[in-house]
Amino acid sequence: MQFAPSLNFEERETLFVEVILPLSLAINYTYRIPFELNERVAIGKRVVVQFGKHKIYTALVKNITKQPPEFYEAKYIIDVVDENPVLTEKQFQFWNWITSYYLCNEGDVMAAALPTGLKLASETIIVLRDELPNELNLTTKETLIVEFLHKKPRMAIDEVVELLGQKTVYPIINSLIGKEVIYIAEEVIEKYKPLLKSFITLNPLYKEQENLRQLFAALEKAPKQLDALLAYLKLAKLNPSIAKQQLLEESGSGQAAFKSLIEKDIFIQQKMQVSRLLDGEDEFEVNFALSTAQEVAFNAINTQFIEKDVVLLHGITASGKTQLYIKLIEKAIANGGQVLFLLPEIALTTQIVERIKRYFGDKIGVYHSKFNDNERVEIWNKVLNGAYQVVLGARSAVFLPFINLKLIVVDEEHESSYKQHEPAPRYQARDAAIVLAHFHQAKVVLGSATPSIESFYNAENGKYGFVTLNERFGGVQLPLQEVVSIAEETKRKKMTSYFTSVLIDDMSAALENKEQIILFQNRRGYATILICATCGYAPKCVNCDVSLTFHKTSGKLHCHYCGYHQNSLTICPACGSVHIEQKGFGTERIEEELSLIFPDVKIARLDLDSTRTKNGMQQIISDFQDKKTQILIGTQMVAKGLDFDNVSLIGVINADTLLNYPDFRAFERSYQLLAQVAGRAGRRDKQGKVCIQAYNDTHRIIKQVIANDYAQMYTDELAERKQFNYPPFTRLIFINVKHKDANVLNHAAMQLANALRAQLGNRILGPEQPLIARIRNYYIKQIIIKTEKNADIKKVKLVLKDTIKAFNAQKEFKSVITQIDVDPY
DNA sequence: AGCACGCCGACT
DNA sequence: GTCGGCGTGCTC
Repeated sequence: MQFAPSLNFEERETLFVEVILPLSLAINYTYRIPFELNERVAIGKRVVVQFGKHKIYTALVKNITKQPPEFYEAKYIIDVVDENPVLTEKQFQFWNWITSYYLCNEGDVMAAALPTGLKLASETIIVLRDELPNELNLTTKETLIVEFLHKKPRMAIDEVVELLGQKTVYPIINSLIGKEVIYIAEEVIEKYKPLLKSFITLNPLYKEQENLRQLFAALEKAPKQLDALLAYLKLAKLNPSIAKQQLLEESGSGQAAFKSLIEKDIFIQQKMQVSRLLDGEDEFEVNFALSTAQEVAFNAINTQFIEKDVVLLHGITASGKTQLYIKLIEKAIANGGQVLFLLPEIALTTQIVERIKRYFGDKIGVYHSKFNDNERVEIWNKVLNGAYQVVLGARSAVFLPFINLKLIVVDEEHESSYKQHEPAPRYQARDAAIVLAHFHQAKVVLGSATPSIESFYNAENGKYGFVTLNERFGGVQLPLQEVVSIAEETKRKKMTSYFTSVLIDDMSAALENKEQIILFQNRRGYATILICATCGYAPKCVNCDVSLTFHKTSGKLHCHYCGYHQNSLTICPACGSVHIEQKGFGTERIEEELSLIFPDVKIARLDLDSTRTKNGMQQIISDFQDKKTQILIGTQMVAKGLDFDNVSLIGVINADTLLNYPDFRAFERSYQLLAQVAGRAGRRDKQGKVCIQAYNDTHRIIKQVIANDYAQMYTDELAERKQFNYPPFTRLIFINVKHKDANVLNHAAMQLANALRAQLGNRILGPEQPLIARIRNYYIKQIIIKTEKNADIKKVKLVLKDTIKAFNAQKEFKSVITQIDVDPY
């Protein structure tokens, strides 16, 4: 790699650039630099190029050469976008690693790594911002664009080309984005809108005793308003701003009383952004001191950093890992270093983010794929120029342009959402973070209450350092855990629908105490399906090999894989029978059954279906938070990251569905999930309760969860992995082969597996039929490569790459799609 | 990813 | 007779 040489103008040297396009292409393309741009081109800058007949893209300069391409005439680059490189040399290194390790194209990495705002293309739409900065220092052309935008708020880049009558508009647009005048329009709906709540303050006029006295007198004939005022004065001792909801409850006055008080200018109402999950009473303090146990752990981590690059922090729930992270971050940024704090996507909406933000103030950026793009570009730039020292982010944050990275924290390192499945690059952000840290000579802390088997194994073998934190912070009690055998209760006829008598009693007791309940039901794959009682026919999706699920709310049958839906059936199309039954039990069904048992209780459901609508999730969560609903039924979502104050009981409807999942990590995952669910109950001063229902109530994993015995779970699990040759003793690569025609696919998959087997022998398994054999009209087969840990994995990957290339070159297999998933998770 | 080219079915 | 369906190949 070399940067643009300074040129002697006499020579008129012709230069070429190798560029990465943000597309999934197997090779990079070479363009010619027009002489006038020689000086401005540099590695890591973006250039504007035409690719194909019409499309214009911003591509990234990977290399500059003097060598003209041998077999074709290179097109000219149209323009150079950036003043300075947007990509650092370390990022190039990192991209290269991702490309070769996860066997994807460089364009895949570019598409995933750069926020949309840095990938302008000809049809990109620009939009004028609502609020413009006070000082506008615009060039003539920039002013022209802004004036035009005042008349027509949305404008395609092609239209800008037309307006200015010149092709080189990208630098101008880039400059306008930089000056915060325009932004790039996006289709993505902003999922994490800040939650606004009404707050009431008293008009400062009434700070005067005399005025207040007069006010009391004036309100004598309006007792409800007086109550409201009194409630305010009572609550306002600590903080003059009180949530309207809280006031309504405290005072017993209605909305009307508040309305007139606001109209009379006595109360002032304001909408304020609040933390979605816990308003106000978060007991986390900004000025805290570490407990002795935390202090010991903190010192141990720092000591181990002398010899190890990665330390696994095994900290049980409520042991105060966050405080420890904060101290570690503080230490890392003390000398201008940067810190990346990775969290699973879902956890980014929780308190931990609030706490860390509160502590570090404006040094911090939050980055995640569902965020709006302006912010993402902004964060990108602030990381690049060092303004942000700490970034909290989901997996894609590993792609940010850190200039002085000193520490990476991966919280909940066992979470499977760190692995990207679709599209390529199929990277594991936790593992990639370790590599990234290595390039920066930074340190990594992997934190979890239930570490992945892989990480624990690495710690055990001395590859990682290891620190435990097993003292509960602030004396939070472990919940009482109980398993109930569904089989036993069925035998004794004690079950009511899906609920054991034990769970029902627990629920009644909790409701009696005005406490809330969360019911956990694993994955909606077990949702209700229709089945003909006469012939066994079950309606299937026309595009995928799955049964359609019945949704009561829409009255329709839906496919969860492709979105297909059709009307429900009353007559069996196969045999004409009218005996159609509903089978299985999704969250929807549980909700229904539950409402029969507790008719007066408000029940809500939190799953993908109920949150698909705009603001659905927030509404459900805040209703539960505000105690408008007493029981929350949910899938994985409720287990992760949500903390509710008043929840005293957690019920697991059926633990077997987790354990029976056909995957070698099923037991590990079950343990992690159940342990996490347990951590949600009664975290405050009161001991909570967890009730786990299962057929398989003596399963070792359930026993280990109850006993809180991670070590035993690990030992058993490791023995199984060893016996059956699974990670961490081997490495896995999945190759998914897809085609529209089942026969072509079968033949193709067999041929490919044979070709691989010829070179890699019994490391090749399959082709096998995956759980779902057809999705979106494509049939799927899976070939698995399982290599021993000490095998030369680079060589294996090379063989794989070459074999697939040769395979796809064969005429009959041209239209066969292959996808490679390295280290599937 | 888009787009052009090219070869087979149901219609003004 | 033509319009348009999408399978295939190509983009420096």
